[in-house]
Amino acid sequence: MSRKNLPTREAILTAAWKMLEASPHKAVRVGDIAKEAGISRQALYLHYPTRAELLIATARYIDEVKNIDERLAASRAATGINRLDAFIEAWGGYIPEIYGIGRAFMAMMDTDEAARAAWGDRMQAVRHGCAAAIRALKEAGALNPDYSETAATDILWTLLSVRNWEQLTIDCGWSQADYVEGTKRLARAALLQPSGRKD
Amino acid sequence: MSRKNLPTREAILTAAWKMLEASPHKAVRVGDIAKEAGISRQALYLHYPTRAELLIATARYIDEVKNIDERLAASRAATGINRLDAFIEAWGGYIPEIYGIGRAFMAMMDTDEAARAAWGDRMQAVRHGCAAAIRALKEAGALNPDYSETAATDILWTLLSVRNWEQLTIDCGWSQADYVEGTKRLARAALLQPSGRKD
DNA sequence: TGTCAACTTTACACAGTGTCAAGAAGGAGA
DNA sequence: TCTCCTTCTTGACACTGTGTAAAGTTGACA
Repeated sequence: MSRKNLPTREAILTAAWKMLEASPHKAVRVGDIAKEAGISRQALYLHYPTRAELLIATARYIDEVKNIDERLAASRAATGINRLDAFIEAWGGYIPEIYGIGRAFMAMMDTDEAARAAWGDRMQAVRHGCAAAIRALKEAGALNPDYSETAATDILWTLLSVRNWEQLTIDCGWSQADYVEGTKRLARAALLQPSGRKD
Repeated sequence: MSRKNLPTREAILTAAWKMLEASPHKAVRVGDIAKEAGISRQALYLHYPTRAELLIATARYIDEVKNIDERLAASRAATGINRLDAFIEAWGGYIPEIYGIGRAFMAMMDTDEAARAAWGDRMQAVRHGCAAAIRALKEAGALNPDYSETAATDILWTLLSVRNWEQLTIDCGWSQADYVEGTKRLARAALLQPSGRKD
């Protein structure tokens, strides 16, 4: 089923991507995306039978184009304390690139089971990255002994949520650089051993 | 316009409150609330002409019943470092009580201007509480000198977001006590002068 | 020439919000 | 008692957006 009609599918996905990025305060409709892609709404439904499946395919497409796997994998090369910074830079730098579609997913989560599951999966993948970074800290003896690995992972994962990025950059007006620096500082203050902190 | 028909209005608001609290993963419809209140959907529209106005009235009603103003005001009595803990306890303890309606507002923000404005106002009020707590820290000489008052307020406000409460308690399974303790610890680690920390 | 896949146009079902109009029920005052 | 007024009810309908269905067009390919 997969390798058919790549040009149209790609037109749909880039249109979806563009619309989602460009619409801060209004929901993007399936018809809008079809129009942007230059096809009829029904042609779009031929390729993606529900809005949720369209969003899921779009998210995968963005991941592929933006090379998320490689970027996160690269952050795994760092060791010990540096690993924390590297992961925050990698994921924190990716958030603005998926914020458009992330908004669409988060808005849809309340009513659509498929969307909830898909977004949940993505967030679990981020959590695994957090867990790996925490494990690296622990192995370097740098983890704050107040926290279990799980609790530390929970905290890092929460600090790195898309919603926190949204609040700090959009609501508070922080620049992306402010956000990354601020989050790194926050994570270090919370998670490193008091003796091992360098703030 | 205001003092008419209190019994019906109160029935509507308590019905809305109950429905919003009881529905974790499905949107509450105006008709559901009317049925729960024992009146027709149209009678409800007679009192609250839009869904947003109904939610706003419900939020105000909950505030009144739960005495939010007094509870937050009480936290203002604490001074210096204790003020931070007191505010986190007060607001952090209030979040679960408004989570149901908060979810409804947050879901509606993307499409409804009135809902966005109303929820934004509430969050700004919380931000003022954060700012006051930060100012108290600063005046006690306890604020981490790395942060301006504004930056520190941004951070505390973000730590105390409803979304963070949601992620830690619902997604990560923290108890309410875990949440309050964890957030206090996090806020102290981030915001207090390194020399003044007691973690 | 015939067939097939992709696409178009048009129409409709469904859910939820909000509007409109006609009327029932009951209390207040003449 | 009659009338007025408010509150509520019933039923119908407009509008938006998602998703389904069906019939027709177009171009490639054999």
